[in-house]
Amino acid sequence: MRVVEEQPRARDANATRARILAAAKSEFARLGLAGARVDEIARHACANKRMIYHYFGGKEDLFRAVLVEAYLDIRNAEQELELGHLPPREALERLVRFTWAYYLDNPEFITLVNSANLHRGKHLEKSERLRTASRRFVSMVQEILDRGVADGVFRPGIDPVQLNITIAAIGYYYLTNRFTGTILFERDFMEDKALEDRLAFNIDTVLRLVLA
Amino acid sequence: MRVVEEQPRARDANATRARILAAAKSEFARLGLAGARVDEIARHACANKRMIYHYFGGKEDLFRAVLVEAYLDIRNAEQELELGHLPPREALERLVRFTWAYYLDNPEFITLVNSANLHRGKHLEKSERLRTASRRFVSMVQEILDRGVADGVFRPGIDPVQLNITIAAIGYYYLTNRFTGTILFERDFMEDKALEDRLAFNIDTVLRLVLA
DNA sequence: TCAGTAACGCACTAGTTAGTTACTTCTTGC
DNA sequence: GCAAGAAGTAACTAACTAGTGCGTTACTGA
Repeated sequence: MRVVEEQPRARDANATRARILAAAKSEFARLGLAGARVDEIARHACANKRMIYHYFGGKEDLFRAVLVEAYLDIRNAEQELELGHLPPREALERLVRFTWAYYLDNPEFITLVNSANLHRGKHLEKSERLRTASRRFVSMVQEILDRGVADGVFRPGIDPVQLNITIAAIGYYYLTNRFTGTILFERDFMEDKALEDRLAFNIDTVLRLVLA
Repeated sequence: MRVVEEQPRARDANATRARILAAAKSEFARLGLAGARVDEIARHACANKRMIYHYFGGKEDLFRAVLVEAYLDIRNAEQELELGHLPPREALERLVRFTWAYYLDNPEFITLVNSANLHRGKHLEKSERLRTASRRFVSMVQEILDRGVADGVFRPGIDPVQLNITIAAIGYYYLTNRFTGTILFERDFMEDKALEDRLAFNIDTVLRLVLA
């Protein structure tokens, strides 16, 4: 007769590593690098704290790993958009919608980026994978702009990096500062209607910026 | 014969309070609420740690005081712009330039706002002074928009709050994420030329958004 | 001038916190 | 089937950190 395994958890290095990374992402996003607690991360990961030091080295190295994963995730999602198949105007609108939806669906991403910048980017410096992914992304936007100019729907001379920054900015700022925004401007930034209005305003902003 | 006072510092409650507040602003901006150290704030303020608890209550109350002061500072500066005396288009351009310059000259403001939002705005909730100042600011922008529509230079129906958010966003995002931006996009975000280019791009963005 | 009060300072504490030591248990290549 | 290394655990530590108890010193008003 077989006895179902009970106490001694099945050993699985990859799964443990992944649980730690997920718990760390959540804790670092919620509390920042200094505010997050290694013991809490271990507890949420259902792992022993020792495993964090075993797999990642230390708190800062874990933070570094979380950041790299978060950036690779968004760049991969962007790549799956296949904007090359759409007419330039639709491609651009879709990019604005995607960026907005990604921030809404992955709120940890925004606070992690804020934390990375609070620490002056020192946890990102080495990663060549990220640079490659970013380069591919800028080329994608450049290609949309080129096609738009060729079709006569976009005006020429727009810097794809500046455009990217603006597309990110108008969504990011609204969401990251939603708490102070709600207090200062006395409206609920997260109401369905408010979110719809903001997305529409942002699409309008970007199209007016590029249309010929 | 008079002896020049030496060790026992001249007592000045206001000056000590102000030194603590200034040191706290700097430390909280640099390291966040969780990362800042009360002992370090006291040391930088050349004050005894006991005084922080005497004047402000505790670390979180000190953080609250820093935030309120930072917001009042920017709202006061905005008020001194006297945009009502300028033609609408010039007034709006001046507001974009001012916002950009303020973020550049007061980098602590941005990281403090980020910290306030990381903590879900709970350190701001009570302040009625801030709400009043914000209301006055929104009216100012509304008035510029109204004059622009009356003159036929701006299109009608623009929400002043959305416009405000966008004006802040396109400067704020560029500057707060300058470290990760510099790494990912492989250009120095803080070079003189880069800053000029960004400001020009932002003015263009806002004008294209509102012009009739 | 002097008592009362506000400003200031020292030294301490109770509780955390990142990181470690020393060990047991499981898995796998041979 | 077994040696060796990898996965996992518990208990510990040294350093730190927000907050305080309590005494001292300088103003100020009556």
